[in-house]
Amino acid sequence: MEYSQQVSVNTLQRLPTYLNYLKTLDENGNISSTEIAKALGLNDVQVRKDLSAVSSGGRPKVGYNIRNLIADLKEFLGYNSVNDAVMVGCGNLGRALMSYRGFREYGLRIVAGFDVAEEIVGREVSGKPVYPMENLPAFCREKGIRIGVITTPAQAAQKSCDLLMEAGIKAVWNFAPAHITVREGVLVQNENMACSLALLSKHLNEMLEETEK
Amino acid sequence: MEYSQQVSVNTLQRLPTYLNYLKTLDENGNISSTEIAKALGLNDVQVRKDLSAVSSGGRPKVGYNIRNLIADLKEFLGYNSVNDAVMVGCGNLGRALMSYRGFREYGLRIVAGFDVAEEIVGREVSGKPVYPMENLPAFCREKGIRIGVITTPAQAAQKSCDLLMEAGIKAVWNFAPAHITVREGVLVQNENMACSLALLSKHLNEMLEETEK
DNA sequence: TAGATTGTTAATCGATTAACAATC
DNA sequence: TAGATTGTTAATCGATTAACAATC
Repeated sequence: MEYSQQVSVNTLQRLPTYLNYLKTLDENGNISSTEIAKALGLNDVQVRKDLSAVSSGGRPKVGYNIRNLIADLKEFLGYNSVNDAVMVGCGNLGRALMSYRGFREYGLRIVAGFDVAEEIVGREVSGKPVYPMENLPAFCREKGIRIGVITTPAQAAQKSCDLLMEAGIKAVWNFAPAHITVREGVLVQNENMACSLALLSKHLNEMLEETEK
Repeated sequence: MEYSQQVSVNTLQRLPTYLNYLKTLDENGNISSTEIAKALGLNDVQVRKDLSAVSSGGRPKVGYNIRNLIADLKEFLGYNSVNDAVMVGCGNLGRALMSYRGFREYGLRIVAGFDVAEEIVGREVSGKPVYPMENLPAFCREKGIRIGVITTPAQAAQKSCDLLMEAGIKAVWNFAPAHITVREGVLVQNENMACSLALLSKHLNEMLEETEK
């Protein structure tokens, strides 16, 4: 029986970055934590610590085998298995995400969309059906769906989330600019673009202030 | 002369969340840090500390005036001024973001797109022109654009970023699943969906493991 | 072997939270 | 006034980084 080492959220979020970088390299070779750190602007100890949670380890003087490390990361991140998901809200953003083929590589497959708008219900987006909201609980239960993606307007986000939880969903990826509350055991990952923009905007303002001095 | 209090990245990223929440309330009233904390699942001291960096302050026994607090947050986050931006990459995601009207509320206006694909160059996306990549530097310099949004494939991200920096851009919002390197003084904000997915996927796996026990 | 590199233990740093005085 | 609530100082917690022993 194996008990997975506890991995912090910060570490977990860096792992895909390592994987991205490694995939740009020749698989037939080795790389040291120092090289990885330098390429990604991180500390080399941090890289080693992060990788130690995932990998069978590197070799002193040699580094990590790139092919093995890629395999370990993919395995750890669950990219080898596929999680089916539903999209709630099929506006511009929802449709764009439904059409994005890259998610498959990360083990995510959006299998259907749900929306309240009559214009879009019954249509297909990149070959995926769009159903009316009422069908959501039955659909998810039947297919055993565990991930819901929300791209509705803010005021509909909590209601959508409630419906998803009713449908037995265990993880919610929330693109709506709203806080949503879930019951214990359900994970919410917010992709709040306003929060990212706050950083950009502040940076620009600070630069402007410096110029004015 | 005012010198802005130093605000941590974590605090800065929470501010839009407060604003979102406050906007769902009646402006004519007051709210305590405890109530805000409870609604957003945060610690009340943290809320007070965050808000102290932004606001003229609350009143003991009364709390914060909602209207004032909203105004302070908007001012601090720069939502009252508009930053023009260009989109590099006008695929599904790029076009969806160009069409998203919500950014205006956050002080961001995407004024044009750039792409290498002949099919899309010359067309319009939600009334915004799409130009060939070659035009990017001249366009940005002429209009004084300081923000670039990247939604190209991973392998084109660094090249796009270099072009943006050449064009004098000061902040990059990177949606491509790739690390990009910038020179000092330029800010990169990564919106790496793979990193978010890592958290969702891990949560599902852990739940599954627990069930199997 | 000598030296590069890993992996781990200890120190540092920063963010969160607890305690509490100030205030309306 | 009494008590609710703010704002701040001190304590705690966790993440990052430095130091260093182990190893190939």
